[in-house]
Amino acid sequence: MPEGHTVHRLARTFDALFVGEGLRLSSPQGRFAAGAAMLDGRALVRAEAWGKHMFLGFGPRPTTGTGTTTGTTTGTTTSTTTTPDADLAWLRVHLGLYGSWTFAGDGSTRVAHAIGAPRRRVGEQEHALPAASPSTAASSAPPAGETPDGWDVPAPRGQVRVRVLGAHAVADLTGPSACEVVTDDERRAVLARLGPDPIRDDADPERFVARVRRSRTAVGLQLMAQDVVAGVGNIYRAEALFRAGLDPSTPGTDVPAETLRAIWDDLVVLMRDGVATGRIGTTRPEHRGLGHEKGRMDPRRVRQNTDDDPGVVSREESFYVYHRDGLACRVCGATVLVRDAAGRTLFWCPACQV
DNA sequence: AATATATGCAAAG
DNA sequence: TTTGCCTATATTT
Repeated sequence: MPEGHTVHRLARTFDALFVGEGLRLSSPQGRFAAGAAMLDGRALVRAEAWGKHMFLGFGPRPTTGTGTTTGTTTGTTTSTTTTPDADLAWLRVHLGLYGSWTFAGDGSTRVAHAIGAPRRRVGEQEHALPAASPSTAASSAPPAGETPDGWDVPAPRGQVRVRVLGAHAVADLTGPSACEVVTDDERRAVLARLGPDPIRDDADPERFVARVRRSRTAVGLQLMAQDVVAGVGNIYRAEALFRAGLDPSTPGTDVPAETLRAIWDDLVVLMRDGVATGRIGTTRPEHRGLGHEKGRMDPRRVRQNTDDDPGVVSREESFYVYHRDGLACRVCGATVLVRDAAGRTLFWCPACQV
């Protein structure tokens, strides 16, 4: 699931669970031991997402000897942080294809149990952390060797690169393609290489429009390029092009600016909906329904959106073309095609997308 | 036990 | 354009 909406969800979750609190960082797996030691004991000041990168900004290491709290635990957005970005130590995390965060806690804040790669067993629910009785736990993570009050901290499962432990919750990271401590300059250098992110309010759509039209590279490849538009992955790429009725192989120079603006506006809606719901869904109600035509999807490909909550569109009904090769197009009935495009699988309808 | 698969990306050829 | 890497899970041998 690590397209942009996933990462924004993660940043929001870290904000809700950990901002303003001194945290314990460790690397149960060992591969991030040095980085974890650098950040251990510091307070999380800010969590930010841009495209598929998440940055956690940590304040200075507390100088006092005992476990006094560095920040507030008011929990909501009001804390006007006085620490400038430039003074923060940043943890940069990129989930890549396999990365995932798993959460547990005392239930004082409801968050998804896991956010990241499609790790759940087929049919398993992504249940939220169970609500528990109000905890009287301390307002910051405990010193080494102690455990938080009021809830049990689970042992790390699998190859946990980094564990973030607060007073009320714990987060374990497995399988990231990037997990490193960077300076503010290094963080800004990463951001400078990213295109506008449709989920962010500060994004400039015209940067996207101009950039695509500057190159003859196929629009289907450009939509996956993070320096063109940040946060779009294989699903949003395929679905946005379908909804725009645009052939993925169209050279960028040939796509009208109006079409690109429409794609941008569509991505804004689709991806922000993904942030809100935790799932990608792009079909309009009149186009849903299981394969009325050429059979159902291969169940082995149903790896996400498997929750059967009432009112939730099933995984099988969520997409127009993604993973639907060989099936009939939901709109026109033509057979959905698939091919490899620069190492990624591209799905499209040859009749609807011209 | 071995293999196939995945919503990603960077480095090498 | 191809290879390598990060990891857990489902399926096949």
